[in-house]
Amino acid sequence: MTDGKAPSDDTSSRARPRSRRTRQRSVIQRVLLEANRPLGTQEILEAAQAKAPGLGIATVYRTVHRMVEDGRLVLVEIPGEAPRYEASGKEHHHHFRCRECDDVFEIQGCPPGLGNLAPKGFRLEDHQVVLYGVCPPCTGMPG
Amino acid sequence: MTDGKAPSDDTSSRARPRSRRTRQRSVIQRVLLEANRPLGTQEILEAAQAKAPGLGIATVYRTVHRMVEDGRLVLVEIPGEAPRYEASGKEHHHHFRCRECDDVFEIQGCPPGLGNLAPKGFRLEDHQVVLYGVCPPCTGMPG
DNA sequence: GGATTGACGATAGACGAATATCGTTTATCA
DNA sequence: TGATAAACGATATTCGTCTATCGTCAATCC
Repeated sequence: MTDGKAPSDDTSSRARPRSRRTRQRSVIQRVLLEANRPLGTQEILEAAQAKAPGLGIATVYRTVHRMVEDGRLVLVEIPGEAPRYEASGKEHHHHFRCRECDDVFEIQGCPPGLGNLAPKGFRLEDHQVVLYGVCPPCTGMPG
Repeated sequence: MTDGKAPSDDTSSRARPRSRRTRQRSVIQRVLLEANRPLGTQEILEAAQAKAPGLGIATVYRTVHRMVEDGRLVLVEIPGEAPRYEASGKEHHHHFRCRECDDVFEIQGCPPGLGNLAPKGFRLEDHQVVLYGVCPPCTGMPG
């Protein structure tokens, strides 16, 4: 070793600084992991600020990106809308968007026969289903 | 008739000026109606400019909006992407997005059982299915 | 043909979402 | 506890999309 000071952080591409556990981060993570539906950055901000006043939007973006990179969060995109994020590791599912409150909910299950939809010649790799309508609370139903 | 000069254009809400048939409009309409897949504004611009050099992006937006209002065009949104437009009046269908060329294709048919996906309490009104993969040309297939 | 005015092209501006910057705060560890 | 630098909040900047503006052009009608 002729070089006595190189930190030898040859973590190949991008060496990330050691992560610190901060109040803001914990709160944002809690908000996201406890929500049982995808949240947008603004929703995250508001929910997090309730537990950590003063928390800024930049921190939301920073934390969300980090969690996505770490694989703890998954990007959920509804056509024509800003990105939402949900905890990863869940079973294959789709989403339901309420036209009243604009919230997005997880829908378990997957329509059968999706694999046969694409005509011959198309290589089907993935799919996404979005349901639209009104969620239980917004229909006025108690449960 | 006491009022001799009122144009009496009480077409209720918005009275639109008499539409003119221009080269630009014809070209844009042709491009959209002849394409058998949804096109984005940039795609429309480029295709139209091939037939009408000098045509500007503002005209694309103007014409597209007019066609949507008239019901001749339908907005197609793929998650995370800019709006596309396709001719209206087609049968119910969904879309396939090629990850190689980024083009979007129409897919006839609709997976059965979609109506049962939403749990009890959700009022299902509509749905959207997007398939992802590789289109025939991009797989190297001749046909 | 000539008047009228809808439509055009160019481009500046608006807009919402996301990123970059920077001085301050604070988690971490010797 | 004190040094270090990751993370913070505030906010300026960027970015892509779309709209507004305006002087010019040309479709339409008499």
